[in-house]
Parts: sequence; structure tokens; C-alpha cells
Amino acid sequence: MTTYDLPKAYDFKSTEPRIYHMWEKSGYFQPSNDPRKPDFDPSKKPFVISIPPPNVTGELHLGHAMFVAMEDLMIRYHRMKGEPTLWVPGTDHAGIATQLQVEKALAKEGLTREQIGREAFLERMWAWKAKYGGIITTQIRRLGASCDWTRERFTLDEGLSRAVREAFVRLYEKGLIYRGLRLVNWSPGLKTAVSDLEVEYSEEEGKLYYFKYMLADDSGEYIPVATTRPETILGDTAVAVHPDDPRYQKYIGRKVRVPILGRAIPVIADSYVDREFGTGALKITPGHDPNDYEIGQRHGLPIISILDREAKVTQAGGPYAGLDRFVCRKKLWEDMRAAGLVLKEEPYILNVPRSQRGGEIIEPMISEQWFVRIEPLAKAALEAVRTGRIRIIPERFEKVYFNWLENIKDWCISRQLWWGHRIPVWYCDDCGGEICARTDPLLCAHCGGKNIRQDPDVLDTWFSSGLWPFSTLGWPDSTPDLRYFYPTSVMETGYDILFFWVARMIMLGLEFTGEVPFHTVYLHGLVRDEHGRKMSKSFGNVLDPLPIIEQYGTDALRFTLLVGSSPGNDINLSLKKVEANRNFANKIWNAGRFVISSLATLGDGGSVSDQRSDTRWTLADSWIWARLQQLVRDVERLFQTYQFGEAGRQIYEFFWGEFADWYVEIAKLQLQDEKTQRQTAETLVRVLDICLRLLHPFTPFVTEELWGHLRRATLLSPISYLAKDWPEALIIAPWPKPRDPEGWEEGKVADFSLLQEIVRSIRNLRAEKKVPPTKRIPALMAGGAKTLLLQEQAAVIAALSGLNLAEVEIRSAFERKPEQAIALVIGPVEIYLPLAGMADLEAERARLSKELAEVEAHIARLEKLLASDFARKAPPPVVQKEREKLAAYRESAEKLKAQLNE
RNA sequence: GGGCGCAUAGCUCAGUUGGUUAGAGCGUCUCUCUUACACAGAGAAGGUCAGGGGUUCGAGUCCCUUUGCGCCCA
Repeated sequence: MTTYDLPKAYDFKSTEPRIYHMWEKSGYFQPSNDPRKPDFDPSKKPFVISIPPPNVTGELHLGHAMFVAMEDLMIRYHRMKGEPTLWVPGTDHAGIATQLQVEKALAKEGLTREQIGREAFLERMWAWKAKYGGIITTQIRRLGASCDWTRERFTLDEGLSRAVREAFVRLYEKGLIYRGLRLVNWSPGLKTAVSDLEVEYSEEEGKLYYFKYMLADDSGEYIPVATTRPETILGDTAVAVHPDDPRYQKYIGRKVRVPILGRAIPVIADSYVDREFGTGALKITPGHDPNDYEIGQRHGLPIISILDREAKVTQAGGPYAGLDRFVCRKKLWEDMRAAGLVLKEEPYILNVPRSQRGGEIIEPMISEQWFVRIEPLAKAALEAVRTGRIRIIPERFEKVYFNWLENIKDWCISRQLWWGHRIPVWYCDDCGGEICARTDPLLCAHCGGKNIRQDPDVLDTWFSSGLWPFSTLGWPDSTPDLRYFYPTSVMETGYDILFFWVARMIMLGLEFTGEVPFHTVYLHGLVRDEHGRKMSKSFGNVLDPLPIIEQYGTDALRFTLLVGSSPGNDINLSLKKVEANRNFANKIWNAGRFVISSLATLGDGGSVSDQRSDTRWTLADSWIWARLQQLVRDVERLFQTYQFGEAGRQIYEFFWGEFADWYVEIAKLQLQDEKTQRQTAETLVRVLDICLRLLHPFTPFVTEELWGHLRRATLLSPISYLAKDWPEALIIAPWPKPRDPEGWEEGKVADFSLLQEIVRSIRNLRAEKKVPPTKRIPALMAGGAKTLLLQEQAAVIAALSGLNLAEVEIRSAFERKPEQAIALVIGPVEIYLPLAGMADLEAERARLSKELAEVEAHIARLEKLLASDFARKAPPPVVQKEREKLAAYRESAEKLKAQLNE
């Protein structure tokens, strides 16, 4: 047969691109049951994920690596289970972020978008997208993502743009979209409105400024007022006091003068005012503060906008017109000081609204914007989760979701940008009418006039992402894909975009399709640095996934992210962990090399038949098989409950700690014996095969590569029948099916555990006594009830613990304790290692006494336990287990005592 | 102000029907280049599971509470 000469270390660098190419080229990423193909069967239930679309011109970060690892794991698992599986990839135009990139490039040429005009600017945008748009998807491929690239979508592509247009028009027609002057969050740097969600509040040191609001009747009286933003004084239209405040009651209904400007404004009473805060009198600036806006609405106060779109003071600011907001703050305060209006300043911790993008201070401003009337949509979205039609994992996020939707405010969806879906509304200059249409109108629908112009604004990017699960499948058309693959199955993403994205998809999905867009939401945590700090460029602790992949391989990174995380919790990533998992990939590789090489020892006597009714499985064979079946059951249970990390850890433990450390070592022995050679090779192949299948969703590359070698080697070997049903690639190999235990497993596992304990005890003693590892030593064993087992396993024990088999003597018991020997007691078994000259009698007695004391402590503990209510109230199997333990300890104690008495 | 999470070995973390000897990786110490793997093997040290109270035969796990840290919402 062909001998395999695999490299000693797994070479991920050459393997990963080759394997990925093979998968993609072979069409494995496409659903096995495809509505586009003639043999399509609509009755098969598919498993579908739509990718959280990354920014089209973005670059890979660990958040992407995280979601790809999780989603690819789910996709591969379901694909291997034989379900038609679809993972829809795509990208998002990321309005602000992308536009900023291009504006930055323009700025380098000394240009602004306004200078070159909308049309030319959009040409630049598309050119930019063409240039950088492929980078992120190439990088996602490097992560091993098995998504169906033939179905790749982009939020600004034709189909999705049509979906956005349709969605807008429907909401508009239903009265769920309106345009109006409202106080919105304004980003002066970006010169656009942003939604509530795009504003973050940070606590910062600032000042509380106290000053006099002079009564307008020139009585010389004043109301002391405090503010954190003096410049807004220019926009004040009232001073409010609490109606029950004795200090100020007398002023209610009178007028005060706005400092410097001299405008007379009323003193009003409103119970919103907190008497304890500041001076207990509140200046009201409805044009620049959300709370003041509310109060202003209640009292019918005028609204004055004192800032323009760049946050410079407007004409309303009189002498300050044209100043920047912060310059104005300073100057106005100085002028007020000169005018004798300043009382004092106090240090104060402010809650400063900052743009989620860029961090500049957001200015609440009155502006005409488009909004979605969200309440009816939110109601349906709440219901969907409340009734369990959608399940959020981990569950605690359901509460967060409810809380947000219950207190939701209308969604500001217009952005003063150029890169995005333009609002499909036209205004008629002739009749003043408004036209909202699915196709661009040429004439006014109301008066037939030609003087119509489209609203210049575009929609919030999240508006289009909110349609993603169905727009990517062809909505609003009832395409075969939409009919078959929608609703999708799982929405997997980070908890940080639960509101931004997930909630909106649920709302819009229910609204437009009448169905939930997915039945399960799985939320992963954020990737942090190794000490749990948020990664940030300024802090310099950002880890870039690409160099990590270069250094340790994709599998190592994926396994680290998957196994190091639990649902909804952040993960601290360190290169040490990735390195450890690179080592695991190498361990898999080398165990595989061993298994493949073991096939060669079977010789080339041609293929043997699958007849093996006469096989006598060894203890090790039975044990590893029982353990493997247990693993398959556990992994299945863990996958079903979305505990992927735990599943990965268990496979890791089994593979390294049981298969490689124990079975492979014993297999070396069994392969030398003609009688057990074939069954050993068979077991090696079977166990490795199943392990590779279980590991494939975690570490797809090394498992695919190795499995390919295993398959070819097996097919060329005398036991080729094992691989006769294997498909041509692991990615489509059937997922191991859990089987019920057959009854024999427990006994074999217990026997093997005893064997392991014996081996460990001997190794331990050897290390303690500094016996050179290569020195083979004799041993006498008294096996008691386990004598037969020991005799059968003598060769295994000898090999694993460095005994000289020819000098191993096993009996049921010895009449006299062997001299000059060190004794070990392992439950029912006594072992004597005649280490001439090493048996220091005193030291031995001390060692045995110590052991006896430990055992007696256990006996005392268990006797007490079994005498308590435990014996009556605990379930019988649990009690039985403790009784057995006690019996074993008693046996050990007796033996130890006997040792000490000699 | 409301809500949520975390606190387990030196470090980073698992531990999902509560079962009585709490695990891993890394780090540390000792030995070994044993023909799958030194990206390894063997052995060892290291934990009153944040403090207190409760439920229970039994609590790292459930309940209450205190302290510290973090996050979300307002």
C-alpha cells in the first residue's frame, strides 16, 4: 500500500487556502436542497442564517472573527446533519462610516463633497466601493466561512434598494412614517441627524454656572439660575420654577430678561423642576434640550434655534452670531460677568452626549426629519418574544429587549448624507404637494406639475439592515428563495446591536412579511483584551485577527473564540490561548499521522472482509468506544442547548486526555500483536473519524485536511470497508449520531479507570523515587477480586508504567509481604515495587501512614454521611455510590494497616 | 434613578436538571529528545469557589444580603 509521509507539524499556511478553494469550488457552501435546482424538494426543512453584514469597505476585526466562528459552527453542524443549509453573506453600505472615508480622501485633494456635487461624489463613492469592497469578503473567507457566495448581497444593490423603497412606501402609506420638525440629536461635525441609539453619554468634568435672571420690571430683583451650558441662554424662552416653591412663587407669571440679549421671557411654574437641584430655578431652552423641549410643548413656549448645522451661533444669538458653540460659551459668560450677572461657578460632573462615531459632542437641535412611528411595530415585536415565537439566548437579554421596546421613541430615519438609500419622497414646487412613490415620478401626482424635486436626505443604514433577513432572499418579490428559506433559523450576533439591529429586524420582519424573521436569537459577547479591557486604538491593545491567523492558523483562532466564550459573555482573548489551540491543531494532526501510519502495519495482504463476529475487543478498545459514545451524546445535548463552548472543551478533553494520552499509547502495544492488530487499527480509524467529524465545525481546516488523508489511507488499507460509505469531503460527512448505551459500558469504564489509577500510582512513585524513566522495574501485584483483570492487562500496565513484564507477578494475594519493596494500595489492589536500596523503611512508614490518615479521613466522612439523613433522603443510586466508595476506602485502609503492621 | 452581569488556582477562564475528592489552558517546579507530536510526554505544587445569612440529607450551583468591579437603559 501507499505509505503516507505527512509532515511532522501541521502546516496550516499551505492547507487553509487550498481547502477553502476546494470547498467553494465543489459547491458545498450551497444548500443541498436548492429551490433553484430541478430536483428541489420543498418539504425538507432548511437551516438558514443571514450574516450580520459587515461594512462593505471595512476591514476584518475580531468581532467578525467571532461571529464567523459561531455562525460557521452552526452552519457546518446542520449541514453535516444533512439539513439543507444556507448561510447568506453580504455587506452593508454603512452610510456615515463609508462616506467619511471618501470625504477624507477628497479632503486630501483639498475638495469637499459640496464642491464636487452630489452626482460626482456618488461616483467617487462607488469607485471607492469597487476598490475596497472585496477586501472584507476575502478576509471572511480566510476565516473559513462556508457561506453561499453565489447569494452574496449588498444593501445598496438593486434588489435590496427596491426592498428599501417598498418598505418605505408601505410604511408611508400606512401612516407609520412622517416628517416633522422635532428636537433631534445633531452631529455638527457630520452635519446630520443621528438616532437616539447613536448617542452615547459619558460622565465628564464640567462646571455648573450660576447667574442672575433679572426681573424685567427693573426692580433689581433676580432669580438665581444654574446651567451647565451657558451658551444656551441665548435660546431661553422661559424660566421655570416649581409651583410649590416658596422662594419663587411670587415671580410666577412675571417676566425676566435674557442676559445680554435683553429679551423678556416669562417665569412659569412646572412640577418637573427639581427644587433641590442648582438654585431650584430652571432656564428653559426648548430648541436645545430634550427636557426643555417637553416643557416648552406643555407651556406653548416659542422655540429658538441658536445654533446652525455646524453648531455655530445663528442670528438669533445677536452679538454672538457666527461664533462656535464653545467660544460663545466663554465669551457670553465673560460678558455676563462684566454685566454683573454672574453669581458663581462650581465644578460639576456632566453627562455629555457624544457621537457613537467620532465622539464629538452631540447637539440637541430642532430639525425637520423623517421618523418611523414605532409603537405599533414595537408592540408586535414584543409579542413575538413574549409568546416564545422568538427565543433569545441567553435568556436574560429578553428582559433588556422588553425594556427597550416598552420605552421606545420614534425612530429618526433620515440622514443628511449622500451615501445611502435616498428618501423616495418628492416635493412639488407648484402645488406644495408631497409624493411618495415606488418608482421615480416625473410629474407631481397632485397637480401634474413638472417642478418636483426629491428629498435630498438618505435613510439610516439600519433601516436597510432591518430588512436584511428577507430582502437578501428577494423580498418584496415572492422568490423561490424567499418562499423556501424564510423565515430564517438563527440570528447570531453581538449583544451590542440587540437594539440597533435585532429588534429592528424583528419589527420590520413582522411588519412586512407577517412572520418572525428567525426563531432564535443567539447573542455572543464582545472580544476584549487578555485582561478584560475593551480594545481601543488609543490604548493600543487592539488585536488584529489577520496576523493571528498568519501566526497560529484560522483553526486556532476559531477554536479559541468558540471554546473561550459562553453565550452573552465577553471573552478575554490572549495570544497565549491561541497558541495553546494551535498546539491542539498540531496534536490532532499528529494523532492522525499515527493512526494513518498504523494502517501500514496491517501489511498489504489485500482487503479483508468486514466479518468480525469473532473479534475480542480489548479493555482499551471497549473503554475508548464507550467514552466516545458518551462524548457523542454529550456533544449533541450541548449543541442542542447552544452550549458550543462546552461542547468544544469536552471534545478537546476527550481527544487529548483520553484518545491521545491513553488509547493511542495502548494501541501501540496492540498493533504489535497479530491477534489485536486489525481491531486496533479499526478502532483508531473509527475513533479518529468520529472525532474529526465532531471537531469539524470548530476547526474546519485541519479536520478536513486530515480526514482526507485518513480516508485515502483507509481506502487503500485492508480495512477499507470502514471508509466505504464516507463521502468525498468531511464538510458533508454525516454528523455522528448519538446512540443509547448498551449496558456493558459502565463496567469497562470502571475497570479501565482502575487500570489508569494503577498506572498513575506507579508513575508517581517512580517520579518520587527518581527511578530513571527508561529503567524497567519488576512488580508484584495482589489483585484480590480484580486479579483476572490485572492478569489480562499486565502487558498494558507494564508498558504504560515502565515495568518489566517478565518480572511482573500477579496473584490474588501474597502470604507474606515481599521484602525490600515499596507498597502501593489502589482500592482492592496492592502493588509491590521491589526497589532494592530505595526502600527507606522509615520513609515508607511515613508515606503509608500519611496515606492511611487520608483514607481514614474519607472513611470517617463517609460513615458520618451515611449515618445521616442522607441515606434516607438522597436518591438510592447516589447513596449506593457513596457506599461503594466507603467500601473501597475500608479495603484500602485494611491493606495499609496490614502494611504498617509488618 | 431602574435593570443586568461578574467575583472560582499566580494569570485567563470553564463548571445549565443542586449529588458530596471543584476542572482546563497558560505560568511555576522535577524528570525525559521513549520511532504520532518538545507546538510533546510523565510527575508535582497551587483553591475556606468575594463576605454573611438562608433553603436542603447535600450548595461553586437555588434564595436573601453586604462589598467590589463592569455593562445597559433613563
